[in-house]
Amino acid sequence: MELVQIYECLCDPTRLRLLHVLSQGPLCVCHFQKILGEPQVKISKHLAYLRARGLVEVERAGNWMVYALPARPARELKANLACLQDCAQEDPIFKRDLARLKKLAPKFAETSPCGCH
Amino acid sequence: MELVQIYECLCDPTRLRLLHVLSQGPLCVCHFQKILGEPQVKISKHLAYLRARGLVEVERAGNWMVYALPARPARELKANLACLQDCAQEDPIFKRDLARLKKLAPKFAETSPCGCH
DNA sequence: GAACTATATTCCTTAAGGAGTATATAGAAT
DNA sequence: ATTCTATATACTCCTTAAGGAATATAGTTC
Repeated sequence: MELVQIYECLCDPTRLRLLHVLSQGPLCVCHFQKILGEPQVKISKHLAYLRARGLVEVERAGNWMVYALPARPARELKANLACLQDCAQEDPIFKRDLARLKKLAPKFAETSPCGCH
Repeated sequence: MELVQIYECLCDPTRLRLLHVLSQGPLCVCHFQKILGEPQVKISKHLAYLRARGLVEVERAGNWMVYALPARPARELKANLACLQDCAQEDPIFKRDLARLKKLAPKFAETSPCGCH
C-alpha cells in the first residue's frame, strides 16, 4: 500500500470522521448518516473513495452495505490509523461522533438487522 | 493546528521526502535539490506550501534559506512526523534520500556556509 | 554598481477532487 | 409485478493543486 494514498484518504474531514468511527467497529451507510449528520451521497462517495484505495472493506447484508476497516491492514495503514485515534482524542467533532455512536448503537441493533453494532 | 491541514501536506510524495529528510536536521533549498534530484522550482514551491501551513520554519542565512521542522511542533504534527519516520523506514526512495544526505553532508559543510549540515 | 548566486513568484496548462441534484440499481416486502 | 428501502452513480459547477518555463527578488562579491 502506498503511503501517499493513505494520506490522500486522510486529507478530508469527512473521511477522517468515517475512519475514526469505523475504528469502533463496522457500520452501514445509514448509520454513518445519523452519526455524522451528513447527506447520504456525501457519505457514500467518501466511502467509495476509501474503498477504492483499500482503506475500508465492504460486505452486503440485504439492503445494507456494511463497511469496516480492513481485516489485515498494511503496516503503514495500521500506524496511521493509530495515529489518527491518538490525534482525535481531544477534538470536539470526533468526540461528538463517538458519543452519538454510543447513544445510537442500541437503536441500531433494534431497528436494522444489518449486523453492524 | 488542524489535523486535515497536516494530512494535506503529507499527501504529496515530494513533500513527504522533504519532511523525512528534514527530520535529520535543517537544510537549505540547494541541498534539497541535490538530495532529492528535483528541480529548484519544485522544491521551493513545496517548501512554501509546507511553510504556509506551519509544517516547516525558515531562516535566512545570506543567500541561503534554511528550512527546519518547527522548534515546538504541535502535538498532532509531532505524532504524524513520528509515524512518517516509522513508515518510511523500509521504503527505497526514503532510504536513498537519507543515504545521499549522509554522503553529501561533509561536502555541504565545506562549500556552503549556510549552517545547515 | 554590475555580475553572480540562491531562492521565490508568476503565468499557464492540466488534472483531481469536493459538493449538490438528480437518477439508477439492487434487494426486500407487499 | 409494484413499491419501498438502502445505496451507488452520473452530471455539473467550482476550487485547489501540480508541473514547467520564465522572470523577479534579495543578498553577496567583485
